[in-house]
Amino acid sequence: MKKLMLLDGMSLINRAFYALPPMSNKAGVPTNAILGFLNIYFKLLEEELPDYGAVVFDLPAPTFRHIKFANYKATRKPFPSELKAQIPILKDLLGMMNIPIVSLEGFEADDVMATLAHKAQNAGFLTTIITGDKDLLQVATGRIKIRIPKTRGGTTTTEDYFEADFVEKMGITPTEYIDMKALMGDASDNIPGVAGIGEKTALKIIQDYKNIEAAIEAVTANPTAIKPKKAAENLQEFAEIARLSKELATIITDADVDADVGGLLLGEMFTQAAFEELGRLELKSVLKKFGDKFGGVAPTASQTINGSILQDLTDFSTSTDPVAFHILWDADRILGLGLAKDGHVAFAPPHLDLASFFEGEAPKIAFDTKKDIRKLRKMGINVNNLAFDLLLGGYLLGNLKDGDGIADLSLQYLGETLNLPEKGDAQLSLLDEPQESSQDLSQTSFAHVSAIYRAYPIMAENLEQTGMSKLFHDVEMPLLGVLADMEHHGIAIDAQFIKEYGDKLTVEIDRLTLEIYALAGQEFNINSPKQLAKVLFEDMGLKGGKKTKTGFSTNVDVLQKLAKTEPIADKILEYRSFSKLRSTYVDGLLAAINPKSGKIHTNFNQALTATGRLSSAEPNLQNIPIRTDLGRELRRAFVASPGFVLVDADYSQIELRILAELSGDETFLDAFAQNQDIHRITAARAFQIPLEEVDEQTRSFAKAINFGIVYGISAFSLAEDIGVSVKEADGFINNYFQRYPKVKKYMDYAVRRAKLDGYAETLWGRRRQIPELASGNFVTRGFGERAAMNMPVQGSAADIMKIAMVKVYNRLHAEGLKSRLILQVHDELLIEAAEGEVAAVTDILRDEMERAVDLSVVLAIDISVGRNWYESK
DNA sequence: GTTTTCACG
DNA sequence: ACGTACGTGAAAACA
Repeated sequence: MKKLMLLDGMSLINRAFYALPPMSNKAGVPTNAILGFLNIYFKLLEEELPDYGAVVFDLPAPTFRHIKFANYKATRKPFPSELKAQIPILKDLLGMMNIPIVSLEGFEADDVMATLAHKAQNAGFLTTIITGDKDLLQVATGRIKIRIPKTRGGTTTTEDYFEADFVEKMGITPTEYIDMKALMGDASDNIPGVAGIGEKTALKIIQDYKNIEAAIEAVTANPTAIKPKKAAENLQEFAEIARLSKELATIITDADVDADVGGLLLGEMFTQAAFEELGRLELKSVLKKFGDKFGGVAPTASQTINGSILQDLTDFSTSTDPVAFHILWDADRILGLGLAKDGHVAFAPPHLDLASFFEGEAPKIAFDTKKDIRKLRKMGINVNNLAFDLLLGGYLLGNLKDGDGIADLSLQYLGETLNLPEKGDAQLSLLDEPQESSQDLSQTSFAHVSAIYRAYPIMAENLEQTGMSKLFHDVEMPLLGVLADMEHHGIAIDAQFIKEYGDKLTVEIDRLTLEIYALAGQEFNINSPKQLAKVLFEDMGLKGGKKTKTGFSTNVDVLQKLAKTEPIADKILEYRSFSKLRSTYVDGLLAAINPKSGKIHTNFNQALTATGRLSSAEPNLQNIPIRTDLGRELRRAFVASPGFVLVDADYSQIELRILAELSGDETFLDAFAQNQDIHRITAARAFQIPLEEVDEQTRSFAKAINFGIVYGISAFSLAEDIGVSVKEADGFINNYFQRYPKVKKYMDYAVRRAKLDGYAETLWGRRRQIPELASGNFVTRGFGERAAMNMPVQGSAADIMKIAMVKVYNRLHAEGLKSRLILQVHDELLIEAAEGEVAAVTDILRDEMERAVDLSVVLAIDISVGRNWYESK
């Protein structure tokens, strides 16, 4: 079947303009919207693979809607001049790329697209329309798909609707959607609608009556046919406006469009003219796509390198200048070692004394070294004087993250693609075919190590300029070794305990399964949210609440509300919690035990999170259950090795203490200095009652607000959390900020500052870029604002913990103790301490954690000791 | 590969 | 009116 793709030009260029930061070429011509549009276009092209296509633009001339209704779209703001300037340039460019442009005087792009889509449908085509405007949903059919781009947290996805998808989501047909809009109105198009009828009421009315005419008739005959009362009254009184609104909302599908669908054949995009225009616009990333055809515009491939094959490593091992290295691994075996220093690139075959290099004095620089360190350690080799890991540097600078490779490093810092001997990923093929010729091995090695060596000074300079050099050298680099040790050491596990625990769960799960089947009157897969929703909300006819993008939600909030009246909901909740414990923890942890050591060795990701925290994976040991009694039991399986105990140290209220530091609020600072109950104090202050009159509920409200503040609170969520009305919650928040003006001031400052800088930062200068702050979209910008408030708090806490870890580690070694750090859970450190060293370890933890950094606020930790993690918490 | 759910700080 | 708290990882279902 032939495919037609139609794009709403104005809608997409608008989105692109606000989504990307301002940019322009040397001549000062703004280009961000053009770039964004082209990126969207190329992506859609790949996804849709259309034969025919067009970009449809509105024209400035008034449309028939303006003529009929003077106020139509009167509320639209004019475009910023930077955007306006880009529209004709984009149109020219599209012409050069042989992409048809269609406009029709007197009609809007919606009408033109709908008309073309209908023409195409009649000719047997499949059509996809891409638009930011939900209005077009009314023309969805089985052969016309509407795609609406959504941006969430910086990434863009689309919601796709054929007619059936729309019916499923809304419960009305696309044409009925016109009537719904006629009732609810549309502020952005200035379609009036009927006062007192919003989205919910409009949907209900159309579901019941199919169209406004029938609804008006019904309400005229019987004024109580429609609720609420106000909606019924207004519908009668403003029936004429509803009819006019419907006319305005209806998209024309038979406009007098000249273009014939057959004339919209997509031609050759990569033309000389387009190439030259993109060059003038300096849109390098788009030019890359022209690379093969016009040459020399793709990122330059690094040159073939004439390195030497070493007979002897001494020159590198004893260098006082930095030496870059890159190990080629075949599983746990070294195939060769690439080295670079002072303009000299070399390859060391594995039979040389590689240990002498790693253990030598030379300052070493490399990329993503934690795995290397661990593997070398297994071979009995310790890495000495590791000076610079470029993955960690790139992470701090916001250019690289966990999972990126040297190819990404090369592209980001050198503007080169790695020149590897084989097409594709030579390293992967290496792993598959370790017998690869040594010629290819050395070339692969040269390319990698050369990129590392050349990127290093650039990155070092960037760290210097952004003020993160100290954080990098004093915290992240030393921490790398600490984490490698912790991963290597692992935590001992009582596998028998986990197995028995799992058996008990299985008994309960089997019992609950039968009970749920009985209550439901049928068997189904309880683990499937889709099947469960069908059973509950269709077959059993229960009332669904929250919805996800695919249907009714069955999450814990929904089920808990349901459980007040429905016994099955309680059973499902219980089933879910047991099932989670068995699959994720019992089965997951057993599978993660290393058969050689009998321990679990997690992987700490040091270059992943947006705030500077670590994360833990394969398995994740930072989310072991604790909040329920049953889940908490699992912690008995995490044990100390024979002759050792576990010592657990927790920072007390670290994030609130940081908030106190950042805001300078004296009440908070004093309360922490005296180690008082912070939530109780907050309750007394925020609710203006004497301290002794604070009851448990008031305290727990205050606690929820304290937590909420750190996240960039909203009244809605607080209300949800503590079970009061949104209005009450709003009052609580206002009260809180009035009583803590410095906190309020800090929050405002954090957002203002981040908007100016484009990033938020911690007390130690760690940054998080927050592009969402520049978004024109309310929701996206709101997300950015909350991130700007939260990142300095969460991130500074992470910084403190990292600093403390390095200090604790160094003390344990300096004092020659056998006790070892084994886990970190954000504000908690777990140490496996030799039985005779508990007192010494406790002292070290208190010393180094509480005095890790010098702040106005007092830091405090809680310590406990036990044979297993249950007892030590 | 994406979606939903739920475990943690 | 919008959609609703910050940061993670894993399992299972489903497309």
